[in-house]
Amino acid sequence: MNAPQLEKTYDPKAVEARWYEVWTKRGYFHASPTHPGQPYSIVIPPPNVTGSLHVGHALNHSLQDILIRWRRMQGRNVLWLPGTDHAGIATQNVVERQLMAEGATRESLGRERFIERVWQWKATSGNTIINQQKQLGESCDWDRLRFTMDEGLSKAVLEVFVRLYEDGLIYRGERLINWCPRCLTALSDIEVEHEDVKGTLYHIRYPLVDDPQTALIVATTRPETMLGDTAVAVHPDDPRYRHLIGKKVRVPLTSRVIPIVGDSILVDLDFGTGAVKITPAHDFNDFEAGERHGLPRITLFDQDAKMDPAGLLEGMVEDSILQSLTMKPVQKARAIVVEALTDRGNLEKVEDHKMALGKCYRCKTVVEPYLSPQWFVKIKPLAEPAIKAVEDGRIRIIPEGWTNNYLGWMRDIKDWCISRQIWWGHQIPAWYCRQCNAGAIFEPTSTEAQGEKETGTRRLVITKNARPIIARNVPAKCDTCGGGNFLRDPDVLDTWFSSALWPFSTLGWPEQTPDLKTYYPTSTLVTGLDILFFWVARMIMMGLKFMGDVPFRDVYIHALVRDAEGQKMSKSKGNVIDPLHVMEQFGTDALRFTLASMASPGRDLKLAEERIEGNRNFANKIWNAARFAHMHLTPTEELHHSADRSFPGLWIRSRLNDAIQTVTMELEAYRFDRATSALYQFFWHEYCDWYLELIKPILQDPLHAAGSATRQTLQDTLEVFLRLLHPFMPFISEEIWQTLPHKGETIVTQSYPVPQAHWHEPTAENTFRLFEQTVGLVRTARALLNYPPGQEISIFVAHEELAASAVLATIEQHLAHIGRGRISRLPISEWPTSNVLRLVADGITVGLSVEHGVDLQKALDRLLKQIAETDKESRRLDGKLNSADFVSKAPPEVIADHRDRLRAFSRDRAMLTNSEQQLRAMLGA
RNA sequence: GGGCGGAUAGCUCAGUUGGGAGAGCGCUGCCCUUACAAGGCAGAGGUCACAGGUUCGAUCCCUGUUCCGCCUACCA
Repeated sequence: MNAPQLEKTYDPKAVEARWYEVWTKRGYFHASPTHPGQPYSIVIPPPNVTGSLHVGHALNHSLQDILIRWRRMQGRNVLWLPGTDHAGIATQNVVERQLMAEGATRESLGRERFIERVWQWKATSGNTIINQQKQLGESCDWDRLRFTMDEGLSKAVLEVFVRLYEDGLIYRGERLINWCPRCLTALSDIEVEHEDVKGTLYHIRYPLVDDPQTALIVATTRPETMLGDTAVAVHPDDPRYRHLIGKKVRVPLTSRVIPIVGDSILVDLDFGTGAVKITPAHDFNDFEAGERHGLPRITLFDQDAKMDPAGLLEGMVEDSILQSLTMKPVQKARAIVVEALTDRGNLEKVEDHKMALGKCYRCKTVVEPYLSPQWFVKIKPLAEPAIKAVEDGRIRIIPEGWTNNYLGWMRDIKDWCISRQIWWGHQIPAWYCRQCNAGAIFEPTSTEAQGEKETGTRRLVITKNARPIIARNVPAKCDTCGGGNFLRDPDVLDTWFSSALWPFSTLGWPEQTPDLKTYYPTSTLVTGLDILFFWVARMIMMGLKFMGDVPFRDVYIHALVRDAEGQKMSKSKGNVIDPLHVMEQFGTDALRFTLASMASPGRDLKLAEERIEGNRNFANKIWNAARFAHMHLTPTEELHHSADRSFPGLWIRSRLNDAIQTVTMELEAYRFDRATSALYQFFWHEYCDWYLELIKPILQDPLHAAGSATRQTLQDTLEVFLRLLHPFMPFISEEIWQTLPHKGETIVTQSYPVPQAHWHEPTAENTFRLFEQTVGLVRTARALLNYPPGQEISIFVAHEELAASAVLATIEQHLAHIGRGRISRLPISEWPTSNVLRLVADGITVGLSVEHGVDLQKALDRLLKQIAETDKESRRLDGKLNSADFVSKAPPEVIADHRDRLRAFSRDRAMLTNSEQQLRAMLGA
């Protein structure tokens, strides 16, 4: 091997693409079920196929890659399965926007061609995020890349749907659902984001039919929905109103009369006026109240959330009002209704009111409760086992604090609306016999459907009474009438429905593939809190239902990445940190290391570029340490002449052993932050700051007896460290490792370092502590006396204790080298009494000879400060030791420790005083 | 409304069987010492949010308060 000539600074760009190509070409990331190791598998939370890598992905993926690379090096049978999801609504939006630019619509294209168009889009743009993941160095098995709309996964979706239906866990029904009037689809409860807004509470008079002079006053935030009221509720125990139950009121602006009902669930005695209007078609609570009282439902809005004339007619709205309201959106309608009420004197009062407004999580449009037939998953029977699995520890949520969050949500879970009125996704395998459902299906004629103008009302309607046939394929004939003319349900499934199957559908289910047998259940799921309910909970339910086992053992939940000010990153705020830009600027390893270092549990990450820059510097430090090593490693030399028993060698191996132990332990505990800090601390502040400095004289002396052994240790420890580092900084570790003597073709598949009991050297560690303290005193004294670092000086060193003195003797040459001076180990009694500055710590005294003209005031100040601190601490300890309570109740070892420290302080104090007196004398002279 | 988390150095954060308060970055001073100025050395800087309680002893355990964040909820 030739000694490589490394550049002075590390250039990540040159390194990263090169190695990534090698890794993938040689198939290091490819998993095989026949691998002898214990399986360790992770399925990636599939990013949207529309997406590009943001810093949240970067965090999520970095952590997974760390786990995966670590386990791979440990010899486990590792699979990291990548993929994307089809993101129904988001993807459809993207393609529809494209069409709009071309002056087309999905309707004008027709369903089939539209879907072709989406696939086309996916083929050209869908791999953006995949390529970016590769840039991040992710060691996924790309041969197993999956997409939720793939044939295999689609088959799994179909299978699950059919089985759930057969088990009575999927049903179709007309319910009030969350409707996005922009996406024109139903949303599940959790796809609605709530935002606090300042609203208005309108108090409206509803005159009694019997006694028009008297009115019931109801409060509402949505006055426009009053036209669809079908009752007014009061509390049955309310003395103000209970006598009115059973009577009727007139709905203002209409010719309708509605009953007053008593309802203790809906009505809160203390809120508003104590009377509530019931609009079953436009409010979730009212819907339920309507069910309780058998009330009719009047739907006022169409799918665009505009006032529907048919609904207004049904509500018997006065003609003039009806005219002005027709096809008006909610906000306009509200203004018109409020104005009309004011004119009639029906508006009693208006007040400010803060309330939560639901918005579509995809497009932020205000969602409307909308009455329509939809498909639902009956969730309780699925949730129960999913609750148990977490309760009994078969699934562990980390950090543990989120467990209650999960359990609370699961115990209170509501049926899941899974149908979406879009085209891109898994179409529901439900067919309707046209013959048998003649009265329940209204189809637009083909000319209307293809027509340029969108009429809005001429859409396909399949009423709640239609009878579906659920099957894996188109039914051959109708069981009832024998006919063969079917209409397929146009709705597609919620994207999360397919995502919920991800841990087993990606492994080949429903086939019993070797992959499935080997890698299910997966080991760990790494994800953000935001999809705990969307995804994690549903995977657990589906995994238990269809695999009979949990989908993963550990769920590691990481926090959100925010900007340096703690603001959520968003494109509109312009505060996004683009991981690709960062990788370009500072290197991928620096970004990965930074993200891992900030992944403290339960706390959001505030990411500033300076942190990444700092870790870029760390990478550069490693690079330069390697350059240093290469200057001294002579590859042709026969090493292993003798074991390295030198102090630096023993010490650094002991520290490396400790680092291996810590990093491994912290990874096992998912403490990425502490693992990185152990790596950083070890390499920079032990390996570079001390070890490399300590061995320089040995290396620079070609005839040094310890030369060969030292070079061996230098090389070995660096090599071990690189393996320890590799999961965190894959690129630089590979690049440097390749330049060192090594066996094997890549660091990727080398074994992860394991602590070696015989590396542990408490004696060397104790010696080092003494050494470090002594050097610290020398350097402090040097700084106080303004001696330049290079100036050779006379250094006196002594220790109060004999044993420690003896140790100092063994490291004299190291003290001389690092302290840059001539060492004298004369007893203190024989030191010159003047022209020596003495500093003291823990029994050590260091003396530096003072040249004429040096300002000693700084030294005196420091000494006085140290004396004051010593006295303060001594008084504190003394106080405790003099307390009878402390001495009688504190544990003996604590008392002994306090006594020892007090003794040490008073010992140092005597030496400090001595030093102070000499210094004063010198100052006076 | 309910639940959860946070408040420690100028900034970002570590700190679990309660007993001497830490790191990184930033700052100050001195140094281009042949691995590294993307560096080295030295140093300044903290009533551990506030008020009580438990304890011989509390940053740590308990209660309350204030402030910030998140999740969740049908107060019309």
